[in-house]
Amino acid sequence: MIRVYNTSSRQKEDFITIDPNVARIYVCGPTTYNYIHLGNARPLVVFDTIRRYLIYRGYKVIYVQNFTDVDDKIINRANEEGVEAHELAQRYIEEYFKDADALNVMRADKYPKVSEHIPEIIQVISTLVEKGHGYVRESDVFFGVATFPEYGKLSGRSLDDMLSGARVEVDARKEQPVDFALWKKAKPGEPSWESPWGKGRPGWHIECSVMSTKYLGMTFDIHGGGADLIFPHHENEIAQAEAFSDRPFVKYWLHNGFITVNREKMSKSLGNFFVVRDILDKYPAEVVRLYLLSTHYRSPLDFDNTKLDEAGKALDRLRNSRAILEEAMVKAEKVAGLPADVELAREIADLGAKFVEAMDDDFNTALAFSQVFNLARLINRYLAGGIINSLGTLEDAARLFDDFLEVLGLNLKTVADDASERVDESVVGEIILDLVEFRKKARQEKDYRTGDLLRDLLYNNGISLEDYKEGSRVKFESEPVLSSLMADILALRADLRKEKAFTRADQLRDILNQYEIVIDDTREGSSWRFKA
RNA sequence: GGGCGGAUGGCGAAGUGGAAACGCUGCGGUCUGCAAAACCGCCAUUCACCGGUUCAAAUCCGGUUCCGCCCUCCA
Repeated sequence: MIRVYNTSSRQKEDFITIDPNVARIYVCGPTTYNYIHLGNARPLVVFDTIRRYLIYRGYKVIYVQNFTDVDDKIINRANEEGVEAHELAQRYIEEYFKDADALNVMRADKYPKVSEHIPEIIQVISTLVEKGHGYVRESDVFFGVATFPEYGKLSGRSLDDMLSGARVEVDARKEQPVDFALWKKAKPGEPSWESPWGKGRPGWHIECSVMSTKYLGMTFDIHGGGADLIFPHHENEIAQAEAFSDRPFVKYWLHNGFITVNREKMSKSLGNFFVVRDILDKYPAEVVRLYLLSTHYRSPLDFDNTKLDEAGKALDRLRNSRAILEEAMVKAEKVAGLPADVELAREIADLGAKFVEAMDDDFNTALAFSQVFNLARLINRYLAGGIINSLGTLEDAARLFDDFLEVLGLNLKTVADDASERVDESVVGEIILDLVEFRKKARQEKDYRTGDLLRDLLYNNGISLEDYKEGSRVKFESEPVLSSLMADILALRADLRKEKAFTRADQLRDILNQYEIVIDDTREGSSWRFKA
């Protein structure tokens, strides 16, 4: 049984969907006037992981995330830049997808935008006015909070609390200070739409009430977002939706905690935010994802580079273990019933159950990760100990490993995959020139054997050399490719090391090290990778 | 002022009544021409403080100290 912490009841509840085996989820998306920052990325990754887990547990998940593309901040920013508001919003929606895709966030089933749902919004506001929940003042429409007795049930505060502690400057036209806008009269130069109350645009909260229920039904299972949306945004969504439909709006309210910097909330207003795009320049996306999931989603998560460094090392551990397992599967034999295998099979089943138990308990990704690391250690220990490995057992381990990674949305890209992304041709070119220099020195030291081997190597990679007394002329016949160049260099080093020409082998290693390329020599052979 | 949450090893972080997960760091070891990497092992008698309940408390109750968040656009 999955248990979820419901903000509404402030406790964990059994997760029972309205329709068996179908989970309908709505998550508040960003206002698209800028690149998303890390604080925006947390709910993306958190709710994506929840979605993945529900799929893993056999649910059909219908996932909707909105874009707020009509908003003061968008309008202001567009005016500053001298572009149309909708153009600006569209541009940052496209930028949003670049970041979200990098973080391996599954695409939602629907991305509704405010600008495309104006008729539906007007319809709902009209009904609210007819039912007495909304009132019109000079082309503005407000929601009368006093008409909805349950107002405050999500955020756990009473109307009296709010009235006494109100810090809002009161709009004299409001009946109550806490009343909020459903429809805002257009100011000159703003995007606006015709309505029964004159030209204007929707208030912030109404879009989510309207769009979520349009795609998911009047009552749906999960509504998610950052904890800062609990009040007033989600409180107001409930008031609007339930006053409109007279039915419960949402069954489970889930809210993620904040990212903090030096223990202060990361936010646009404080200016202490880090843009995802910049972080992804420095760290692989899967490292960022692991970092975001290393803490329970409701806890605060402090940002600092050392945490990302740690996450990177932790991820290496998983990557290595998975790679070792893959190699072992190639060499494994189809035997069964070995004592070590029986033991391993038992422990694999145990870890699988513990992973599910962790995720069942309000999506405890931190605890789930501990099981992934335990699996990695289990595999490493097993492979270190056994001479004969049973293919079937290894396949079971690999399947479980991959299931874990799929749920957590982690891609363990191989070094070769990574290489194509990180390297540009100029680096390869510089390496080639260094190799030519290296060859020159070897020849000056009368080491013609190494020199000849290098000429062959370079020729294989599309570079021909013409030796003259004063030096060598380098001709690039075709574009060298790092992966094949590296394979050849490793082969050359193997040759040199076999001949005990360690000095030359080490010199090659040093050259590559300058390009952040690390050579690892092991008993089985050598491999290369980029410095973390 | 009102509402909510937190305090766990050198660092990060799970754990809501019964032997303190996991990651990083550190230390020891295996491997190795060397280096690096990788792998294995070890590292909290103790959970902010005080008192209480209980056979049993990091976990429940009361109090104290400190910290964060919401009440205004914010994920």
